[in-house]
Amino acid sequence: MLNQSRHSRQREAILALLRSTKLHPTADWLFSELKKEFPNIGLATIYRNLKFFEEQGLVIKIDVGDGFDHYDADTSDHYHFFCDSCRKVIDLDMPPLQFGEVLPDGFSSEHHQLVFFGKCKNCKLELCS
Amino acid sequence: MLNQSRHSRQREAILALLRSTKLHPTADWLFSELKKEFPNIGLATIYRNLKFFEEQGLVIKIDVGDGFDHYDADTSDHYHFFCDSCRKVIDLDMPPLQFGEVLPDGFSSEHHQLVFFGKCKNCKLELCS
DNA sequence: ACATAAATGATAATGATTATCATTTATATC
DNA sequence: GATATAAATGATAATCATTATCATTTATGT
Repeated sequence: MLNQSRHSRQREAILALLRSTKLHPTADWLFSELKKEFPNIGLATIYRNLKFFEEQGLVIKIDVGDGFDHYDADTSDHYHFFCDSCRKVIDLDMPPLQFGEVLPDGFSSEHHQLVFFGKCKNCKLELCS
Repeated sequence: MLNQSRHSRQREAILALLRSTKLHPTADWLFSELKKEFPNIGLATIYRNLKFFEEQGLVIKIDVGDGFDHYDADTSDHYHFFCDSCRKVIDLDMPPLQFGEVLPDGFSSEHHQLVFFGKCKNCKLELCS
């Protein structure tokens, strides 16, 4: 049969790792972590699978403008805070906004991205790691 | 005197061009346009001045995740629509949102970026250029 | 077990942005 | 106006996250 995706231990591990963290990892972070379990894993495998997961709707890509693509296995509607100080991407616990009625005439959008910038809780208290 | 910025015709032209358009140009678009007036202008001059303007608060950088930095001389609070079809960045005429009361405890933000994704008016009508 | 094509790992290529550096130019001072 | 100084430029190389290529390995249906 054609056009079928196959199982691989690497693919499973990448998704499992993404699902286990709220750190919104970059490809490089995943690569470093997964080398512990798969010493021979290639960085291309990380990128390939991230693209695969995104196409499957299993993860979302978050762009906060720091030069890295961040990935999140939480695909529910939610917003992010990017700390200008420690450069972490942090989930915000706030209800998703409804923009249907407020968008100008002729525009409709299935998806929006809202990112807040500032100093996170910890950095304000000088507790940043 | 030290640490002084000087006038240059190129710098003036870049800012004037940014102020004359609502296209949210990329560095490369500005470069192409400005070569008409300055055939010898270098791409580095564009990037250098964009950074300069951003630091001076004269322009804002818009990141819509298309792989290019877009620039906007309209520094007032406003939101953007990114067309997945024609890949244009379009100003949205809608009032800025107030998030002070809705952000979770401990977070405060001076700045947020809200981008809507979808098909723009023209692309919905198959009028896209 | 075998055949087939998907997935991997290694590595090269891509491309937007940044850094470097010699030259040009703006501007303050004489 | 001439001059000194450092900012700005233009040309080009470097950077670096991401993507493409390709030979090899591996999953899975038969």
